[in-house]
Amino acid sequence: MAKESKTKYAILGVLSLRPRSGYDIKKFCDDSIAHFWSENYGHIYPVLKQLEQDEWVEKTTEINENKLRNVYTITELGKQMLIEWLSVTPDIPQARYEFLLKMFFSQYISTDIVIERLQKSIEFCKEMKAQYEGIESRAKDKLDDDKYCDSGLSYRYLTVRYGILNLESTIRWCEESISIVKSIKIKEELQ
Amino acid sequence: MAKESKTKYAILGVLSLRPRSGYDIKKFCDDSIAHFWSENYGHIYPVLKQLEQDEWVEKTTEINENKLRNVYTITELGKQMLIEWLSVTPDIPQARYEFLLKMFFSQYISTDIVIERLQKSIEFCKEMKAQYEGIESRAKDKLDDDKYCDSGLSYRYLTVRYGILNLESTIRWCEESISIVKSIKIKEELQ
DNA sequence: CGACCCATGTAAGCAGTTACATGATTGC
DNA sequence: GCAATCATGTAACTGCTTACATGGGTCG
Repeated sequence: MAKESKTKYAILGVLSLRPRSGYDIKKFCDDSIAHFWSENYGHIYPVLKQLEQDEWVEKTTEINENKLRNVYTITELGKQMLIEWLSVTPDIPQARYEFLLKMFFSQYISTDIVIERLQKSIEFCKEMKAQYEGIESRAKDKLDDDKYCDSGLSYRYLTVRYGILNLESTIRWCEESISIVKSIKIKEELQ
Repeated sequence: MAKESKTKYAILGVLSLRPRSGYDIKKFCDDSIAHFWSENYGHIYPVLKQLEQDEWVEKTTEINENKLRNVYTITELGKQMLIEWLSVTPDIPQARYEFLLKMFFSQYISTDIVIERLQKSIEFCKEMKAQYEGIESRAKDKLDDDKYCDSGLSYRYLTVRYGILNLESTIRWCEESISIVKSIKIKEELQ
């Protein structure tokens, strides 16, 4: 019952790149994969403990200038489990997109709210897009002088591309929608 | 703590269109809004009970040919709560897109798996797109001879449009990605 | 007579979120 | 002196999923 924790594998993946502390894992999520994955401390630390018990990761404690740091390293077993999970077809999540749910029932609220909401969404998407495009161009640079044939670079590049294409299509949809909602507004005013 | 149940409002929305049984609510979700919202019985029935207690909905029991049917109708209070919820800016969910998470770490698995996965994804998206386009054209027909100026029709149309645009961009991304992964494959074979 | 739709529900249980708690260091 | 960043964790809580349980009707 209940779904298997994906956090486990997300953490394993992050640790596969290099050893990190719980704090670092969170930072990596926020900085590098936030547009398609998120984690929070309240989940990372307990899962890390569990992973250690299962011997999928190993803990080493560093003390630097009175600061305690628990650094976790993926084990051979952990790596195997990660690869096994990666090999399984990802499941398609049950959709739960609140924005569209509200849109679907927006006949009960004023068109002005809806239009403003769509405009805010465009602004937001454009900001995100600019940000992703920064990441994209840096990724492309790295990709261009990749002497080690690191396929990881390509895969990371792909996920950013997804974000950009997705934002572009969302922006287009918002624009299209604004004009439709505006025509609803005009119709209503005529009545 | 923990987020407020969105199921409550989703059910309220569905009942705002017309009274329905729990079974019918589930059907409506599966048939009409599945591409951006899903519910299941194990959640619908308990929430329905709670909504009844809060007097956001009213239960009437029908008996037809030995069959029991509990039909729920939204109350005035329920309608108010729905409108209030609709008026609040929808929150942006924490992204958790397993497909991209696996993609991000795909350097550890064979390119063939990744390519096949992307191809399957294209097929799936195309099927969905064809389906949505059917809904879209029917929605457009209704919209064209809309004598009652029912803005609901337009909003429902918009959500389908979102689905279509989104699928198109996903398909484009998959195609782009396949060619990149194929070039990774070729590089690897050269080594 | 088996499969599938109609119809309602309960129970178990995990996943994940939010808030709380603590404390050192760095830089403005 | 205050805010931000580094750093680790716990507690409470709920939302949602899955599996289970039951039974009648219909159609081929």
